[in-house]
Parts: sequence; C-alpha cells; structure tokens
Amino acid sequence: MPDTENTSLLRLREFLPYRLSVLSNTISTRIAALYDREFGLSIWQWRVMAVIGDRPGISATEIGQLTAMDKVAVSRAIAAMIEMGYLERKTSETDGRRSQLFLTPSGREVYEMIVPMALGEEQELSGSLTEEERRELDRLMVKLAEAASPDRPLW
Amino acid sequence: MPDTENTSLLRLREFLPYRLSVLSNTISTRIAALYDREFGLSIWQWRVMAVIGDRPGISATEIGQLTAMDKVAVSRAIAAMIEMGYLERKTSETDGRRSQLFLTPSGREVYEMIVPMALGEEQELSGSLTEEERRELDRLMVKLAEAASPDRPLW
DNA sequence: AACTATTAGTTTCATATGTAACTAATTGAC
DNA sequence: GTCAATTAGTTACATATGAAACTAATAGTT
Repeated sequence: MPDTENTSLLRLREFLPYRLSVLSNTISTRIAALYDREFGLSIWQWRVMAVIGDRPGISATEIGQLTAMDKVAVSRAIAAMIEMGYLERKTSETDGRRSQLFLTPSGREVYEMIVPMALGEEQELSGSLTEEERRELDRLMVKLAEAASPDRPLW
Repeated sequence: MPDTENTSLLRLREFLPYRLSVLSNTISTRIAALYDREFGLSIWQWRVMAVIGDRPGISATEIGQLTAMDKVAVSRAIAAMIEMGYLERKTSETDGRRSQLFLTPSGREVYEMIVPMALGEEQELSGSLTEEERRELDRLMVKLAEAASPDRPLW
C-alpha cells in the first residue's frame, strides 16, 4: 500500500491528535490486558486502587479529581473492588456523604504485586528513552496539556 | 489537596501510560465535541472520512489498517455515513467481497469544511510548540510506539 | 470441478460507558 | 430551627464498543 503519491493537505497519520490517540490506545490496551489477565482488574479499577494504595482514606470524589475519571466510573470501580474484597469503605465521621476508602489486606497484596509490574511496564516503555529525552517528553506533554485545556490545569 | 508528603513508589500522575492516556483523552474529547456539534460526526466517522477523502476507492479493511480501528468499528462508521448520504459504496469488480468507498458530493462538501477545522485544531495544539519541539515530539513518539509494539510497526 | 481454507465485511450479543435523574447528607440564609 | 441550595455518591437508561459467530466471495489444493 504505497503512499508516496499523496498530496492531500490532511494526512491522518501525521495528525497529532490522531497519533497521540493511537499511541495511547496501543499502550493502554496492552497494559489493560496484562492487569486483567493477572488480577482480573480493569485499567480503571487499577487506577483507583493505585490512588487508594497511595493515599488511604481518600474519598471517591478526590479519586475522580486525581485520575480525571468521572464520578460514575469511580463509583463503579469502587463497587466492583469492594465486591472482590480488595477495598473497604467507611463513612466519614465528619461528613456522612463522604466515604473513606482503604485497601483490605488482600487488596494490599494485589497492590504490592501490581506496582512492580506497572513500574516494569513503564520501564520497558520509557526505558527506550534516555533520561534527557524523558525530561523533554515530560515538558512537551505539559505544554500540550496546557494548550489542550488552557482553563483547568491537568497536572 | 497537597501532595508533597507522598513517598510511594508509584505516583499515578507521573506514570507515563497514565499521562498519555489523560492527555490523549482530553484532546480527543474536545475534538469529538467539535465535529459532533458541527457535522454530527463521531471521531471514528471523521477518521474514516478523512482516509476516504484522501484515498478514494479504498476498502474497509485498508481503512482499518490505516487508522488502527477494528473492522467492526470501520463497518459501523461506513454504514452510518452511507445512511447520512456522505459515502457511496461500489463492489470491486475484481473481488466481490471487497468494497470501494467514495465520498458523495455532499460528503466531499463536509470533508472540505472539516479539514481546515481539523488543521486549525492541530495548529492550536502543536502551535504551542516550536518547530524544533514538534520534530522532537515526533521522534519521541515514534520511539515510544516502537517500544510499545516492537512487533508491528505502527507508522 | 469439488472441497477446504482464507478473507471481507456484517450481525449478534454481552459488556462498558456517559448523561441525567435520583437519594441522602450537609451547608447556608433567614 | 426551617427551607432552599449544594455536594457525595448511586442508579437507570440509552448508546457505544468488542468478541465471536456468521454470510458471501475468493483462493488454493487435489
């Protein structure tokens, strides 16, 4: 399938939003398959677990803010992991609407196993870049994020 | 919500796959809203249209290869745009399974309107980078894409 | 030519996801 | 204290999506 004779103004494969999307989906799909296979967790569930492991007692709303997930997705991920026995929910004593979330021992076990895998995955990925390239990528992504949503800073 | 006291090994917000995903989703959602509002096209439909506008007569399978969409998604996008009167399908004379896809005049009209918008969107985005930064980003994305799927080259 | 394997594309079905409506608790105004 | 407005989180519903089964055509083997 040759494409050298192409003179159109818009070539999808050179189009930044498209390329970012394909790259991100490729990576996410790969990681999702790994977590699902090993632990039966979706990528959303894993993200929620990652945040709770990092900040025990956090609320659902805060998780949503930290992960850029919407509150329905957070709620479902939490419900599923409580069902699986990985999470525990307490109602905040100072605010009865708020829940405080914690890993159960079994949840923490999964968390401790999955963290090195996640880091390994990232290593495989960003290990293909030099230290300087990583810093540069970081910088470029921040610039893009700002250009994409000038209003609310993402990071 | 302070996060300076955080000592965990894995901080989601510094995790490359996660950051790429958030960035890409932010951009895609924004663009999707634009195309939907202006033309009633989903982002998948628009991608299919972009490829057909660029390569009239292309088949559904080839579109899938070029856009990294799966064949079901391609099939549905095509069906919807035929329904809308934007696409036309002929059966290949040399292979009765294969379809050949073309923009109708009305489809081409939309295409001609949407291309500058798409380029404008990209301009807004990658216009936040210098020429050199764009080249660098390009290079880094290619490296990441290779690291993410060493087997089949994406670009 | 007949028979199997492969390919293009569609349909079906089960699951995932987002929007909006909802419940319950809290806050603030009076 | 009471009532409207806000906030946390869940549920319901409608749509999107992906995997697998399916149909139709072609290619390859004998």
